Amino acid sequence: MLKHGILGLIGYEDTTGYELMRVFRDSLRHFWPVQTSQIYRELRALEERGWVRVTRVEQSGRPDKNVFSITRAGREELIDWLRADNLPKYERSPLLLKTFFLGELEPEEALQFFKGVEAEASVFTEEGDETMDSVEDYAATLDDPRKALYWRMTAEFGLMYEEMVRAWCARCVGMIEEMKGAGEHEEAVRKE
Amino acid sequence: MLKHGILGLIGYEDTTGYELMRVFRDSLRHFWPVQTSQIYRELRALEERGWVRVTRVEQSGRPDKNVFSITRAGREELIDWLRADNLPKYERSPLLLKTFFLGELEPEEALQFFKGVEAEASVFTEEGDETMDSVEDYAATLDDPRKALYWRMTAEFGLMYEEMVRAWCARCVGMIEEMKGAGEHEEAVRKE
DNA sequence: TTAATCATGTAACACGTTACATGATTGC
DNA sequence: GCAATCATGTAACGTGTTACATGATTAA
Repeated sequence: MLKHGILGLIGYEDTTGYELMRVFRDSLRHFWPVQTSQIYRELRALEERGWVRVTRVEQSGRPDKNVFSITRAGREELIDWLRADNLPKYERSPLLLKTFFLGELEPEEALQFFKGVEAEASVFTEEGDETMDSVEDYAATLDDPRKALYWRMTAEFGLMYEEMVRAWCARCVGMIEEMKGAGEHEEAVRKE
Repeated sequence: MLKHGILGLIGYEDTTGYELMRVFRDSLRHFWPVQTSQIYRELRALEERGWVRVTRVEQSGRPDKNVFSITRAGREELIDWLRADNLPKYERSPLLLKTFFLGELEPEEALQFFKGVEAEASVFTEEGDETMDSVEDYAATLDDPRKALYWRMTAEFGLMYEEMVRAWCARCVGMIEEMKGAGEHEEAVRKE
């Protein structure tokens, strides 16, 4: 997937590893965090496959840079990848893995867990404008305004997802409190 | 994360690599798909760290099995992991990565993409009962009924997530159609 | 008799994470 | 003078994926 993400960005315009790193950091981090080391590794792999071409550009008063451009084979590959039915059916969710084992903790601690998740889930909602700003900035540098439409969709997804997580957390908190209530009731009955 | 997932399951009851594989396949696959090869590798790693202990059990008419049990250090580690603030801030989403580059395709193809995603997103809703059945079966084999509460939460999440994805797809379809309408209007104006 | 289940893995490769390493320029 | 930015990476390790490998038993 990362290979094709990088390929897609190079497809927008010729670029360097460093610039790619910034685009990922500013515009794609919410759904595809990447390390610098990965970018340089994948760029070499893309070159080996003949999907991109590199040109060394000398600069005065700055380090030389390696500018990558997409080849015809690369663009074909990108289109094939977009058309292919290649979305994984299931994805890993650390959140749900932890939830699954939360019975190991006291209900009180489990409650705290969901409060924490709920709070985290408001981060994107709060910084949502910021992210959209940098996406719109990026859109302005490019030609085709239709692309911004799809970028907006990814931001929409982020907002909807966080709202859903908050609703889920609220429900989980409710379920735990209900259980605690039932437990206390049982204890009370036993004491009678 | 997988290490702790396996540790958590062994914490419920002593078990073998093969049984772990089945529990992952039947009850955890929606949020943590795993290969058999990973399980055996991680089991060895858990043993090296002293979090589990292995006992070889001979069987008549069946292959021997390696039964793993959690150690005191292992249970401490599990609790520490549950309490720790260790959820990754951002997760990779192949769905959003593809969406981000969908401007490379014709709007018609993009529409098909979202129709496909929407259809896929109904799978869990449809097989939801099945999964909950196998979770309830698993719950019945264990002692503490409180654990089932947290398992139910993960299923709830699945249902809510799919519903959200469907709503998002519908919205994306609407956005594309709106854009297509605007484009046609522009063309019509130009022709006048 | 054939497929599924029980039960174990190894090997090779792909991808993600963490830490380290260098060095000039620009802005405060 | 110091931090941030520009620009390049390497090394080691951890985790996920794919394919292969073996062999007995049980149910249709």
